[in-house]
Formats: sequence, C-alpha cells, structure tokens
Amino acid sequence: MPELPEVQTIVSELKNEIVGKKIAEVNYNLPKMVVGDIKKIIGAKIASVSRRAKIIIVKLGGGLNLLFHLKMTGQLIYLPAGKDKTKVGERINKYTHVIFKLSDGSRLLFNDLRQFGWVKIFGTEDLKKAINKEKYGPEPLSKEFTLAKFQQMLAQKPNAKIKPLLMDQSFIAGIGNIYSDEILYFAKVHPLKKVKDLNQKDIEKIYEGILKILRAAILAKGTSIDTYRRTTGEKGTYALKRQVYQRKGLPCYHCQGKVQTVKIGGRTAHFCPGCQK
DNA sequence: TATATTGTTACACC
DNA sequence: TGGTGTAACAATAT
Repeated sequence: MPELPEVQTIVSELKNEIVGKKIAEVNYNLPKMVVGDIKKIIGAKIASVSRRAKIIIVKLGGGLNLLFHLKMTGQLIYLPAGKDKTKVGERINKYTHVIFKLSDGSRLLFNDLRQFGWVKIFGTEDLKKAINKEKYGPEPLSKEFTLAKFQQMLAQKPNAKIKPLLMDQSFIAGIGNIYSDEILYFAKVHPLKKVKDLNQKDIEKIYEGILKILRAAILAKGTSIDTYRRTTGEKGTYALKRQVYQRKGLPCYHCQGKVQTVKIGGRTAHFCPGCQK
C-alpha cells in the first residue's frame, strides 16, 4: 500500500526524471481513472513534483496540475526512451491504464490492479481548494509536527482508538495500515487503546516511532509486500525490516510470542499481545 | 463458485 | 455539527 514513505519515494524518483520535459501524448483505457480534460495538458512542460499526504502533485506550465492518488495498488513507473522490449513488456501490462508520453520519448505508466487510483487535472486555484477540502492533518516529518503539537492534537481526541486515529488523514497525513502497526509495535502500545488511557511515556514513544519508522522506510524506498513498486519497477526494502505487519502467527522478534490480528473498523491490525499492552 | 481481503470515501444515521 | 458504522469499489487468493 503506498503510504507516506512510498509516495515520497515515487515523488523523489520522478522529480529527477520528468521535470523539464513536455507531455507529448496521453493514452488511457479507463475513463473513470482520469478526471478532467486530460487533452489540455498536451504540450505542457513539467515544472515540479511534490506531495501532500498520499497525493502526488505534478505541477505543469500554463497553470495546470496533475494530481495522482495510488490508493492501494497504484503504481507510477518511469520508462526511459529506448528501453529494451522485454522490460517494457513486463511493465506495460493489463494493469496499465494511463500512459503519458514525454518529449524525449520516455514514458510514465500509471498501473493499478484494483483500479481505485485516479489522476485529476486541476487549475492552480481549484487545486488549492481541492486540497483544503480534504482537511489534512500535519505532515509528520515537517517542522510543525513537534511533540508538544502531537500532545495537543491527542488531547482533542480522548475517546479515539489510537490505531484508527493514526490512520486518520485529517489527524496526521500519510500514515496507513502498515506504518500504524509498526509505530504501535515500536511504542509497545495496543492498537485498541484509547487516547485518554495513554501515559506520557506512551505518547513520547508513539511520537518517536512516527518519526523513526517513517524516516527509516523512506531510506529503504518503501515497503513492497504486495504491489507497490518504485518508479524503476524495483521493490522497496522496508518489508525486510518490518516487525508485525502481515506477520500473523509468526514469532515476535522481541518476546517470541505469536503476532496476532484484530479487526478494527473492518480492517486488520497486527500486534504482539506480549509486547503491546 | 462463493467469500474474505484491502484503503478510502461516500453516505446514512444519531 | 461531528462521530460512527457500513457499503461500495475491483481483482485476487483460497
């Protein structure tokens, strides 16, 4: 699942490849994944690539912007010009739904197995409105996200369960199922614990976990357990470092007890009952 | 062949 | 209003 570290990896890699190039052609086969008048972007120059929460923002010349959301299974794959045909065949497949051809003959592929992802075309003013409408919480790796700020945020939500709260994009932006499980394991806090039952040490460890784990995952280029891939098509390596996510029934690396799952709001949380109280 | 899974969102309901 | 609960989305594994 692309969460903050995966989206950040894609943004960083894409920036190096596509900024300064022009969009020569766009082809797509699933209209529901493309929102807005895509033809308007033909000929536009790519000015920058950035991120807010899990959204990728590609700023174009002429006051236009492309926004991508990869949801669970979306991929953005960059194919340099003149790539050999076997590689191209692997990466352009039945899940390739949008292809952007760039001025130098390279291509950007938008692949999505479950087709929940989208790309939207926005003018700059509408872009601001659209992002404000989402009411995103602070970026966890920004300067404004201090321990004091986090404590103040938690104080507003005494009755919330900690795991769904960490995944709430209007509370903090960018954390999903994988990293909320890993952060709570790091902090030794049970995913169903209510905010008002956290002590000061719990809060400090959760805060520390958010920063440490997201940073480590960015360094590892993300977690490729399922379909997430870097723009090169390669896997991120954080899956090798994870402690609990998708390790149900396997021994906890700390206490050797078995990792368990519990349903929270219809979703699966992974935790070690021995370590997380 | 039917069902569970998966993150996000839309929507009903209080 | 906000918070909660649930269905829907699509393809896959089992």
